[in-house]
Amino acid sequence: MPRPKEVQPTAAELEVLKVLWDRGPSTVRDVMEVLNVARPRAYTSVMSLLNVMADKGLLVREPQGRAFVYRPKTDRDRTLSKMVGDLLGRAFEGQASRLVAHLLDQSQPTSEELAEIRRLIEEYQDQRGD
Amino acid sequence: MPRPKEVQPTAAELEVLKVLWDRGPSTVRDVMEVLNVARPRAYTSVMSLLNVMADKGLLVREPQGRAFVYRPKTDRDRTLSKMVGDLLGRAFEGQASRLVAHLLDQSQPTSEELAEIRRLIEEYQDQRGD
DNA sequence: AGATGTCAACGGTTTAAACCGTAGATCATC
DNA sequence: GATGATCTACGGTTTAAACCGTTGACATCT
Repeated sequence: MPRPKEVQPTAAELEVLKVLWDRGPSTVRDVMEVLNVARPRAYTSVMSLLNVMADKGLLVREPQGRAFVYRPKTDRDRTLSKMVGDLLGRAFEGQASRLVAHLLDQSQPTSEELAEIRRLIEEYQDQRGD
Repeated sequence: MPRPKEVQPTAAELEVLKVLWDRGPSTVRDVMEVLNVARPRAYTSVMSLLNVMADKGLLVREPQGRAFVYRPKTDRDRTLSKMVGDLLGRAFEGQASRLVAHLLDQSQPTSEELAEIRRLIEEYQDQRGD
C-alpha cells in the first residue's frame, strides 16, 4: 500500500486556505502574491496546488471574467475543528483533557490567554446547562 | 521542490510510538503483533517502518540477542506536546484559546472531562503563581 | 546432519505532495 | 494587425511514505 491520501489539509494547503478565508474568493495570482511574501513560488506551482485542492474538494473553482476564482469549500471554523478532532483522536484517544494538559505545557499561555480559556470553558458549560 | 519531510510523526509512525511507549523496548515481531490487531501488515513492512524511524532519529535501535530492540528516542509527553505545539502554530498562530474553542466544539466533553480540564488549568495557574 | 523457523538486509513498487517550464489561447493596447 | 501581458492546460521532476518479497545468515529442534 502506498502513501495514504492526507485526510487533513497539508501545511501548504492550510496556508492557501488561510489566504482564501482572509481575502475571500481569489485568483491564482492573488493567492500567489500573498504566499510569496513568506516564500517565493512560481505562478504555475500555486496554480497546481489550487487545482489539486479543487480536485480533492477542498476548494470550489468558478470562472470569473477570463480567469478562475477559487474559494474554500469549507469554512475556517469547521476546518480547524476537524483538524483538532483529528489530533485528538490520533494522539489522545479522544480525551480532551490530555490534549489540554499538553497545550498548557507547550504554549505557556499568558494570564490573558488563560483568562480567555477559562471564559470559553465557562461559556461552553453555561450554554450546555451544566 | 518535493514533498517536505514530515516534521511530526505520521499516522503510522505514531501508532508504532504508542506501542513502544506502552510496551517498552520491543522487537519487530512484537510491534507487528500489536499493530496487526488493528490491521494486518507483513513482517517486512513493519521492519521497514521501524528502520526508517530509526534513521530519522525517532527510534533508537540496539542489538539484543540475535534480534534488535527498538525504543522511542523521545518520551510520550514530549512528543505529544510537540505535536500539539505544531498544530497550535500552524493553524492557530500560537493562540491557545482559539485551539481550546475548537476543541470544545469538536469533542463535546462530558462533565467529568470538563471538570478535569478546569482542574488542569487551575493547577497550572497555581503552580505558576498567577 | 538435516529440516524448520526467525530475523536482518536489500531492493523494489505505488502513490501523494510540492514544485516548475513550456505552449497556446485570449485579451487589451498601440 | 502586431506586441505584450495574463491565464489555463499539460506534462514532467523529485522526494517521502507505506508497503512487500526474496535471500541468506544463524539458531533450534529432531
